[in-house]
Amino acid sequence: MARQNTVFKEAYNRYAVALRTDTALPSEPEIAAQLGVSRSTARAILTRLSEEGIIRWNKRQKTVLRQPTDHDLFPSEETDSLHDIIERSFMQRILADDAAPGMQINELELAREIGTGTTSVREFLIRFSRFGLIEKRPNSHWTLKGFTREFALELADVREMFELHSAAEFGRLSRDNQSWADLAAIRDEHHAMLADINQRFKDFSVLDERFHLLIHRASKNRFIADFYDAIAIVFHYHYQWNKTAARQRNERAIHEHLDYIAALESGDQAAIETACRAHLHSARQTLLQSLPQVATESA
Amino acid sequence: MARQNTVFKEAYNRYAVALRTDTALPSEPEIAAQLGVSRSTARAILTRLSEEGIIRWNKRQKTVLRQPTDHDLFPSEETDSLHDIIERSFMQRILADDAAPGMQINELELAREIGTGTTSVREFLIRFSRFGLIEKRPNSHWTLKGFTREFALELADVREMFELHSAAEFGRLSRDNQSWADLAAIRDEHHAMLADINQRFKDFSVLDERFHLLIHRASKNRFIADFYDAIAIVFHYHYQWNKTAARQRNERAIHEHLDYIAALESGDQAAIETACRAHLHSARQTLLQSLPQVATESA
DNA sequence: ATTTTGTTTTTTATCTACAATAAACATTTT
DNA sequence: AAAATGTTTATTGTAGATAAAAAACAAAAT
Repeated sequence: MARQNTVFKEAYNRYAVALRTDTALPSEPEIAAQLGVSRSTARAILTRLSEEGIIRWNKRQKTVLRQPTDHDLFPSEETDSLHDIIERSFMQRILADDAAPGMQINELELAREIGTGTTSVREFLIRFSRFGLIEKRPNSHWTLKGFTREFALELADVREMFELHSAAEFGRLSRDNQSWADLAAIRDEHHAMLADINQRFKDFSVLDERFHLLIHRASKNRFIADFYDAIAIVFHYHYQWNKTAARQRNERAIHEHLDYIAALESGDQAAIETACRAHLHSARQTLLQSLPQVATESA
Repeated sequence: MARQNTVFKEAYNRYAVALRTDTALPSEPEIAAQLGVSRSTARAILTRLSEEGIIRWNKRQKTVLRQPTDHDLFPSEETDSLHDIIERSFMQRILADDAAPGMQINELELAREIGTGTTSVREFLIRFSRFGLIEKRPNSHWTLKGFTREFALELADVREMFELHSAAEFGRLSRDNQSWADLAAIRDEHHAMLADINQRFKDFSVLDERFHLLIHRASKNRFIADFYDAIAIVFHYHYQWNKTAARQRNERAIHEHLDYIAALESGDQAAIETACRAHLHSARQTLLQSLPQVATESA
């Protein structure tokens, strides 16, 4: 087959679960915009909903006849985009214990294991290569550079340069900028999480990502934004595998964030730099501690 | 056809021009290593050289019978890798006057125009996207963001962060590091170029690239190195299209480089930072001045 | 006149196939 | 035994084909 209709299936599920019996549905372009798909796909969704007897559809009349059940939805395996499947599968492999730095990556083997074509795997690897974890020798194989100490240090260095820059820019935003309201909201979420830290410490990584993303957006720099995307993905998978001392680590980070936020709100550039450096320093330590321990070779 | 044998043809040309009559050639693995290709390709080259009567080849005996002529070589159109062809063709298009920011990029159209398959064009665009000049909307087209003022400013900001970092690292290299000798050699080349600036100002961009690359290597950071690769490619094409005041601009840059090099050699971090900032500031101005002038819309 | 629906065309995402190239294995030569 | 050559196998790079999705065009309804 040439292409899976995962866009359709995923959007169908998303739209179906939000339906309420006896309500009327909006126009096709509006549905398409709501779902973030083309009208063609929106129409395909309406067609299927109609065929399944979930809605009655006649030109502009679109009425919900019944609430869809779980049975009506597509199973989750069918709604994941190929890119996501490959990403998950690949990250699992390279974070597994037997994935040693220097290892070769075989496109065909990867494709077979994931059950996909080689083209998609190739495209994924090309995209993924900007994260600095793999490298290609032309006309030959990819090499896994791995989640090593060097990688962590290089990442941390760039991260610090970028975040110091972004934080300074943030401090210069005019006070009526929307970002200040967003920052205040995130500050409150930090307090809420801290109040219930024992239950909620696992949600911190999402909040952490949102906080840093907000800071980085102030720089309005595409290279900084792209780099933070890369960091976020790498961290996302990395911390799924390394959950040691998560509660303690996260609690400490929340306190640092709050200091950092207070400094930003003060508008004092020196205070911002100090708080930013303090947090980045400890983030660097966290990253280094979470590295896979190098097996000491015994001959 | 599935794949052009450009690796073979390019390596064949490279090897053929270096042949001298009556000399004996080394072993196959050695030839392969010299050319940076596999032994299979090296053997294909020997086979063809033998068929053309350029060498006599019998197992370990490989003697050059005659000097190859231009006639023996493959024409340059056949030795360019597909990636290079696509890159050149694409850069020409996006730097042309009619390429307005916001324009859509059509994979199939590009492929047809270049005379290649869509797969290669797609892969090129994915790789190229990290330079920040194009952007993709999933399931839809690529958009040209273009060589705009915003692009130049964002690029210059990151460049400054990275180069200040790298220059500081360079200053900390131990005195017996090879980089100091390389720096001295580059310094001398600057002096030589300056002595004959009217004839040689066009060669500056190559020297400029080598100089900054040397600085950046001191940081030993893959993200900085990758970013500089991107800058180098973008500048390479950009300045081919914008040659205004090249002599004057380059002469000024050479003087700045010499100050910068002197500061590095002094080992004084404050002096390094000052000289680095001064050069980067003027490089930023050069970049901004070289931007395509925005056409004032007339309604 | 603008929005909505109906229909057709264009473009992207992905698979498969195959030549070029690299890499591995086997044999011979020094 | 080590290195070179001879031979076979594995892997990459690229073209071409096709379904999904987007976009464009046309007709109808408010």
